[in-house]
Amino acid sequence: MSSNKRTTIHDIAKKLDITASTVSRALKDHPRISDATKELVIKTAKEMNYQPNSIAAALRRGKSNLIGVIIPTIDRNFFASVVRGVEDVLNNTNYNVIICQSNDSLEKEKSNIKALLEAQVDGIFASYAKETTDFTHYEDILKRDIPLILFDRMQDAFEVDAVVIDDYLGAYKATEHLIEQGCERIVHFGGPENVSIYRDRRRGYEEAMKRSHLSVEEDLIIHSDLKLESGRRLAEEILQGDVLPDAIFSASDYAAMGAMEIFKKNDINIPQDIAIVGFSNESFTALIDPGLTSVDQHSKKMGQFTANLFLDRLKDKSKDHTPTKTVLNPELIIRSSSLKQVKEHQDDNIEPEQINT
Amino acid sequence: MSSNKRTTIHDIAKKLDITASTVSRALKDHPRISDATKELVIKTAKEMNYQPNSIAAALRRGKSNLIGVIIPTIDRNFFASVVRGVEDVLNNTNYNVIICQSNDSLEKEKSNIKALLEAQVDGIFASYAKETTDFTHYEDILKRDIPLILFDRMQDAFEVDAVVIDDYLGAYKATEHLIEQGCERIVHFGGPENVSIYRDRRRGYEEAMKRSHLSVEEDLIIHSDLKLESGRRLAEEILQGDVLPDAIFSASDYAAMGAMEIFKKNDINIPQDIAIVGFSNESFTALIDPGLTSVDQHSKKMGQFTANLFLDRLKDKSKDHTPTKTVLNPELIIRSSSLKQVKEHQDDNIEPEQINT
DNA sequence: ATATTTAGTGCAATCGATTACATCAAATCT
DNA sequence: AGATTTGATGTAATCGATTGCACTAAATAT
Repeated sequence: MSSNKRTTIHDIAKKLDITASTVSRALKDHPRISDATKELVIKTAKEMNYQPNSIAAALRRGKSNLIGVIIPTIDRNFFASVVRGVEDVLNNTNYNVIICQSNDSLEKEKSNIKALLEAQVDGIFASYAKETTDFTHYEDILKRDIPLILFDRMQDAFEVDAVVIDDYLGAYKATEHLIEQGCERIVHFGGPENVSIYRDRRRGYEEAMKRSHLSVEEDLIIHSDLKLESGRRLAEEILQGDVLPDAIFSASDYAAMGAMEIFKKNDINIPQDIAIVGFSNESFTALIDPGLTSVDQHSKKMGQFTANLFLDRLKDKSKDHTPTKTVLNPELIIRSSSLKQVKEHQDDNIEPEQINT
Repeated sequence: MSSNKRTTIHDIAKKLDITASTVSRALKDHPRISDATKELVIKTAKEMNYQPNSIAAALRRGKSNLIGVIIPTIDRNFFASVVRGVEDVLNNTNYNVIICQSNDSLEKEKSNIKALLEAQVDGIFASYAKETTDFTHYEDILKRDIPLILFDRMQDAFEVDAVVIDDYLGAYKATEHLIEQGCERIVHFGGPENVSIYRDRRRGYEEAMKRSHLSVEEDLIIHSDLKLESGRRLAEEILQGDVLPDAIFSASDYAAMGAMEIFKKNDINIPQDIAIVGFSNESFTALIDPGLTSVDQHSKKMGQFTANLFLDRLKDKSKDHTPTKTVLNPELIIRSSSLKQVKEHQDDNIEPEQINT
C-alpha cells in the first residue's frame, strides 16, 4: 500500500493532462486559473495524497520559513519559556522554529550560526553565550540581510534589535514594595558586580532606598554567587549580627530561599520579623511556604515580543531600520513572604517602552 | 560592503574557470579531484565567503538533515530536558532539530506532523498529546518511510519504536527503599486510575509491599489529582486519623511536597516520624528542606536514547525492523526525607532493557 | 468586421547542489 | 608503437515548485 514515491505536482499534472504550472497555480489559488480546474486539481491532489515539498519551494523562492533560535540551553526554565513565547506567536504563521543550544560556549555559538545560515533561515533570535564578547560572527548574519534579534542578553556596543527586561526597574519595584510594607533596614543580596544585570539590580535597590530617604549603608549590601548555599550562609551571618534587618531583597530566588530556610529554622517569622523578596520568579517560589515574593521577568512575553518584532520587521523591510531596544517592564509577584499589610495595588503593567538606540 | 548576493558554487567555478561540478566535488573531498584544485577551490571559497545552501542539497539528495520533535510543551522541565538529550546526541551529527508543540491538542499535533512532513524531515520523535487516542496521522509518517520514535508516552496497540520509563519499577524501588528504612505502614498517594503511568506506579508499590509481606490495606492507597494542594489536604486528613503511617510514597513530587509542608507545620519530624518519597525528581525536590527523595525519570537520557535509536535505524535501513520498545530504568534519588538509616547502596543502573514487541 | 482585451494555460528558465555518464589527456602495459 | 587503464574534469539531467513571458481563443470594443 505504501507507495514509497511521493506525489509531486507533476504527477497530478500528468494525471489531469495539464502542466505542472497550472497545478501549482491552482493549489495556490491563483486568480488566473478557472474555478473548474482549481476544484479538480485540489480534489485530485487530495486523492493522490499530495504533500507539498517545502524545500523545493524554499529553494525557488529563496525563503525557508524557518527561524533559528540560539539559546545557552533549553534545559532552563527561563529559556524554555522564551522559546514557548516565540512559538506561540509563530504558530499563527508559516514559520517553524529551529532550536540551537550554545551551552554558553563561543565556539558552539559560531557553529550554530553557521548551521542556521546554511539552512537558509529567514531570521535568527539569539541570547548570546556568556563567553561571547566579540560579535563579529553575529555581524555575518546582518551582512546577509537576515533579521537578527537579541533577547535577554544584550550589549549596547553591538547595535542590533533587542528585547530585554529592565533589571533596574524590577529591583526598584521590589525595594519600593518592601518600603511600603514598612521596612526600613533592608539588606540586599547582590551578585558579581561585573555582570550588568546585577549592577542594574543593585542600582534599582539603591535608588528606591534613596527616594524614601533611607540610608544605604555599605554593610547592607552583601555580594555572593547568589546560590542556595550562599543564601543559607548569609542568613547565618545575619543572625550573628547585632541588629536584625527587617527585610531582604535578594537578586536571586535561590539565595532568598536559602536564607528563608535558615530563618525558619531559627523561628524567625517571615514576613513579620523579616520580609523577603527574590528575583526571577522561579517556579519553586510559588511552592514553598511562605510563598516567596519575586520579580517576574516575563520570559514568555519576551519570546512573544521578539517574534512580533521580527514579523514587524518583515512588513516594511524597505527602510533601513534603526535598531530598536525593547525593554520589558518586570512584574512584582507579591506573595506571603513580604506581605505584612493588606495588599494595596497590583502591578501588571508589562507594556514595553520602545527606545531607539 | 555587504554584497547582498550570496556566493554559490557557480560563482566560484566562474572565477576559477572550471565547472560547478568540480567545485562541488572539490568541496566534498571527492577522490577523483586533484589535490591542487581542491586546495584552490577551498581557498577561493573562503575568500568569497561561500556558505553552502543546504536547502539546495536537501532537495537534490532528498534528505533535509532535519529532525522533527513533537512535544506537548517545551515549557515543562521534563520535555525540555528530553529535547536537551536529543540535541546532545544530534549535535555530533549533521542533524538539526525542529521543535513543535502540540499543547496536548490532537488538532495541533496533526498540523505539526503535516508541517514536518512538508519540511521533509528525516525523522520524527514524538510524545503524543493527551487527546490522542487514534494514531492514523502518525501512520502517515511511517507510510512515507520516515523513522518515527515515540518517547515517554506510548501505547502498546500502536506498534512503533518507543523509549519509555518503567513506572512500575520506579515505584517498586521507591517503596522497597522505604521498607529497607524500616517503614511498614506506607501510604500511597496515587493518581487517576485511567492513566497508565499511575496504574503502573500503584502496581509497583503493591508488589513491593507484598514481597515484603506487608499488607496492602485499602485505606493505605489514596487517590487524588496529585497537585500541591491535594498533598496538603491529604496530609491534614492523615493527621486526623487514628494511626499515623510511618511513610508516604507519592506518585507525584507536588503532592509529596504539599504533605511535607503540613507535617512540618505540625511538628512531625521527617523522616523520623514519617518518611516521604515522591516521583519525578522535579528540580525543587533538591531545594526544599529536607530534600525530597524522588524517582528520577532520566528525561535527558530518554532524549539521548531516542536520538541514538534513530541513528541506529539509519545504519541498517535495509531490513524491515520490528519496532523496539526501550524501557529506561528509573533511578531513585535518595535525599533526607526518607533517610532514617545510613545509606547502604546507590542505585545508578540506568541501562535499558530492549524488548521486542 | 476588425481591433483590442481578457481569461486561462502552457513553456521554459530558475533556485543551488549533486551525480551518472561522457570525455580527454597522460600514464602504463603488451 | 598501439592498446588499455587511470586520473581529472566537463556535460547535462535532476530534485520539486515557482513564475515571467508567450500564446490561444473567447469576449468586448470600435
